[in-house]
Amino acid sequence: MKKKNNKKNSIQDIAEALQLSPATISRVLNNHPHVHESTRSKVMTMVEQVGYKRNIMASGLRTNKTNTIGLIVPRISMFVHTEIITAIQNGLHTQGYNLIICQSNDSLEIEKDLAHTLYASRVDAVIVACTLFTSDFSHFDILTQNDIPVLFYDRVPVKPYPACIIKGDDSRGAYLATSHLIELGSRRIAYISGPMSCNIYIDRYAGFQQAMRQHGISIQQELVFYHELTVDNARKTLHKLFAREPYPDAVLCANDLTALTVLSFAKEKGMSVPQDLRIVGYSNDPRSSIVTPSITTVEQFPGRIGNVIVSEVLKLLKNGYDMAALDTTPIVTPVELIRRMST
Amino acid sequence: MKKKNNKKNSIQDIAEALQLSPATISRVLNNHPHVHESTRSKVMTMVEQVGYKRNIMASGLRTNKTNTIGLIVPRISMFVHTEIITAIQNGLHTQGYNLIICQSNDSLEIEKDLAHTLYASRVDAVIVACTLFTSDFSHFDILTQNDIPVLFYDRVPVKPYPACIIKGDDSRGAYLATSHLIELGSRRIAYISGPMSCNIYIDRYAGFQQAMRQHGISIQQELVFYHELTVDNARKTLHKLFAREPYPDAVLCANDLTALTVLSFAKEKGMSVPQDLRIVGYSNDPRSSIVTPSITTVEQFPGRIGNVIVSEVLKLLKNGYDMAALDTTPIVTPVELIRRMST
DNA sequence: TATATTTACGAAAACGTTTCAGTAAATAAA
DNA sequence: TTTATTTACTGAAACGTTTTCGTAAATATA
Repeated sequence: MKKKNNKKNSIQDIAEALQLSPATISRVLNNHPHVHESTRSKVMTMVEQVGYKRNIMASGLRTNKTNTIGLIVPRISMFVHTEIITAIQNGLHTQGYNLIICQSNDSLEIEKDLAHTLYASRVDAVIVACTLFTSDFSHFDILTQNDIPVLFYDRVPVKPYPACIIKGDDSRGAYLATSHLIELGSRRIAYISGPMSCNIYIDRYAGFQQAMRQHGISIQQELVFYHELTVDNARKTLHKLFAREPYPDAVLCANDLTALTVLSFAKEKGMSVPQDLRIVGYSNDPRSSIVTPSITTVEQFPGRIGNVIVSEVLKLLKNGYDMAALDTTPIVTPVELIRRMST
Repeated sequence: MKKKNNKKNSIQDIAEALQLSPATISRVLNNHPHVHESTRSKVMTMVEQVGYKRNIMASGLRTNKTNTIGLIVPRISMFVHTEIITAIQNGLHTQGYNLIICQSNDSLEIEKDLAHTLYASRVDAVIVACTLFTSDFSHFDILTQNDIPVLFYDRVPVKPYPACIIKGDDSRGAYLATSHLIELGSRRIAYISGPMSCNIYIDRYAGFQQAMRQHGISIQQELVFYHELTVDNARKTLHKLFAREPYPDAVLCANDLTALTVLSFAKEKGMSVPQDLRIVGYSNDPRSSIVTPSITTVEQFPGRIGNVIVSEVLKLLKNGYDMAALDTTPIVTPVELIRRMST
């Protein structure tokens, strides 16, 4: 009835079986020099035979390396993040790293908790896309202060923080989208932004602003809205926006979910898109291409972002992390406007 | 230039600072009885003060528990899996468990590799949705044989395997969908299935079959297709299907991506849905509800599946895993037909 | 008072790996 | 030949916890 099975599978067992010391087995397994070819092959065959797998807890305890990387993300279900995570996970796997994925659900409390948990797990590095509301980053100090490199992407610290930073070119994305609308003839452009506590919405607003200014159009603050980009919030905003004329002739949305909501609202109200109302989203969520009319949006190339993250993480891990020498100037990844039927 | 910072934060450091033994500190941290209230509080304040976090590698080495659970999934980007994973991750987090998420990309080779990696990480349990092509499950033996419980969901072993099994009621889902089509008057029903190496497609076909038989309609094999459910494959199949009349009057698809592809194909060909062609999908992917016409599909309640998985995993971990006493009869979760405009 | 029981703690071993320091044997250099 | 160098290995300590066993003190029981 007892479940313990009798084959143990430690380095020591192999050492005993071969009349060698554990040290030698370890050297073979780690490809150290100064071990004779004949012993090496003897060890390797025995390792194969008993199906030995290194105990990561033991080796991690000794070396302070876990070959595991932590990831904190608001929600894995958000399209861009799903894609980025996939790229990260595949990239790291080929390099022998595991990924512990955690969701903050956009809660600052959970994010703090996760930072501590990942420290307790002694991961080798932590990759973070922070919550919408993270403005104080001191809960990551426990990582940086203990030489665990931190890498922010997408949603990143606005103030200087000793970490690697990778972000999309959000201001350019919004600039392209806005210019596109203006060139098509839109003048009363509404803008639905996320909360300005988050860099991506700060930057997108800046891009919007820049394009408007460049074309000599003044921004009317009653056409600009700031809130979490949920369906409910978007609908409330739309009711305000279309409470009385003059209606806007275009809505620029800081994400695609909002753009989709605007589209279905417009259909309900009998407005035709793009004739009565042009709509632009952000992120190129797959849904934006299959609705009728399809929605113009900004591609962020999440797969490429993931690859950049992987290479930066590996660089940090290879070089030995030196906080003092860390380059904290953001790496900016490109965006592209995708024109579709909604404009 | 050296980066090592001088504050160490081990149990031993706290013990020294308080003139106690490490054993006592450990007992406090683990809420063991027989430690005096005054010492307990002294220890706790010191723990707070220095920001002590348990080193999981050390405690894991000693106890053989990592508080980490492994997850192997074909792709985290598949809607149902995204939702299930989210539920699992949130549920386990509240119980103090971490989740290592791995993607097999539907490759059997990678899946084998991941099973071994997770064993090396000595996770406490492994949750698996296997690849479309996993028919031999022996690569999971290393886990079960070393008392690491394995739990399959959605895509599960067809043959008996010593693991907990949680699956959707796929045959009923397909039965409901097919019956629905028949009741609406469809008689020439095409069925696009995934590869029959995977239980979900076996079961869905069985449900399709049952409904057809029950209504006295014989299945015409030239209307049934088996292949991986990609857009490209679906389009090839559609070209065959509509190469010559008589056309089918309905297409039942084993997933929503295929249903979406059928819809856009129908639009291209000038067929109107549902008048000329009825379409049903499977999984209630969010895209199925926003296209025009919206697509009838089968809801699997991924959130609920995730919760079931969490409670089963916790049960296995709490009770102490006893392979002999393991109940391997599948837990079947309910489905529901969602009627929409495509039928 | 003497004895048994409970409480609060410490000493030390153990988990499985890596690595430093050491050594014997083999080879090269003097 | 002797001495230096290289090669191939071993012994033992260390990583930070947990846990068993032991013990002294405090309390209860006879």
